[in-house]
Amino acid sequence: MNNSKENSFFTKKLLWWNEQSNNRTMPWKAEKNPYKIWLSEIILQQTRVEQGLAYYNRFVTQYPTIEKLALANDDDVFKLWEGLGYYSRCKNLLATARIVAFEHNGIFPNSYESILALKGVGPYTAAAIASFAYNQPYAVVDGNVLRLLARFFGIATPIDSTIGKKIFTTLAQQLIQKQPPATYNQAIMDFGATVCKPQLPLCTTCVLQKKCKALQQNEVSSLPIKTKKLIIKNRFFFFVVAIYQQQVYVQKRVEKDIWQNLWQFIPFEMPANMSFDALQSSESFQNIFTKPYQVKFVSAPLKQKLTHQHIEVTFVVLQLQHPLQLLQWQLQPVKQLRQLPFPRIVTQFFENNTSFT
DNA sequence: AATGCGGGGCA
DNA sequence: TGCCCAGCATT
Repeated sequence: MNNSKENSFFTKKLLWWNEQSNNRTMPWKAEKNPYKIWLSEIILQQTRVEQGLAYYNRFVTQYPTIEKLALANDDDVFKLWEGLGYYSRCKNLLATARIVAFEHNGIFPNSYESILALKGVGPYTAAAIASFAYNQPYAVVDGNVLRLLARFFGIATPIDSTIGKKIFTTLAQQLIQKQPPATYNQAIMDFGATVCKPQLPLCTTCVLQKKCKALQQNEVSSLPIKTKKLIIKNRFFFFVVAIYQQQVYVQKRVEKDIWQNLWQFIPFEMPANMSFDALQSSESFQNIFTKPYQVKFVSAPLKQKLTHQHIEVTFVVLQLQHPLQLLQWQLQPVKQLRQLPFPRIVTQFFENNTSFT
């Protein structure tokens, strides 16, 4: 089951590498403020360190304490999160900040179970906070750890299966037992990210190579194993930027779909890539837009590739002569549009059309 | 157990 | 292009 000799080789070499060769620097490293650790961990969920770094710095600058974050305006926080993706993280970030600030007297919870109970915090994040902030021996099991353990111990169990999660979590927990929790957890993730990388891992100089099962069996490139198949959906939209007296119709997205809590222009989702003429002659369009209006601009389709969706958006700028008869929509001055958080593909449209900035 | 959720970087 | 990234919530 557990080979204690392999285990001690693994932990010893890993900590040795961490002392000798780990030169990864990050602002939250050695941080002991639970608020900042929690913030960094939420930002880094499914997000590369390089991508999250600037967001983390902006957040700690603008919201240096959890109380400041708790008192913030929702749209302002989403604006700071804009472009980072997985926006439910931001929603949960705000909810948790308010619970800690107003219901826990600003005291961040300090037991694994109570940390795990926070919104947006799962097993990985709870272990990270418990170990980094409070030096408690909970092993982090993220993508880096799964890959490293699967390769070194030669484990072909799918990492996205229930049994796989149990096996890897149990193994990781055994490994951390007699190690310094914060240092060890930081080391194993840094090692996975910089040495035992997904592509082109540095096996020839790896301190673990002597006992690495995957290397011995030529399975480095095939481990870890994932079973879930990704289904990509193609979606086609028109976003109508309807302008009335220097103001634009906007709305916060509330439906169960991508970009929840971000703002949008008047959307028309089409079953396929259709022309603007086809949209204009459709009933759903004519129900909202009755002449007179001027078509000021029809963009080329902007394309965005998400993990599960490929999206094409054509932006249409309309100048209205009369206000629309729309419920649940508000008019936002053109000059103040950029105060609201929008999906990346919309901010790209802004970048290409400076009249909106 | 399966699905949905962003955006970007890399080979 | 396909895969992956300091995962989690919902169904």
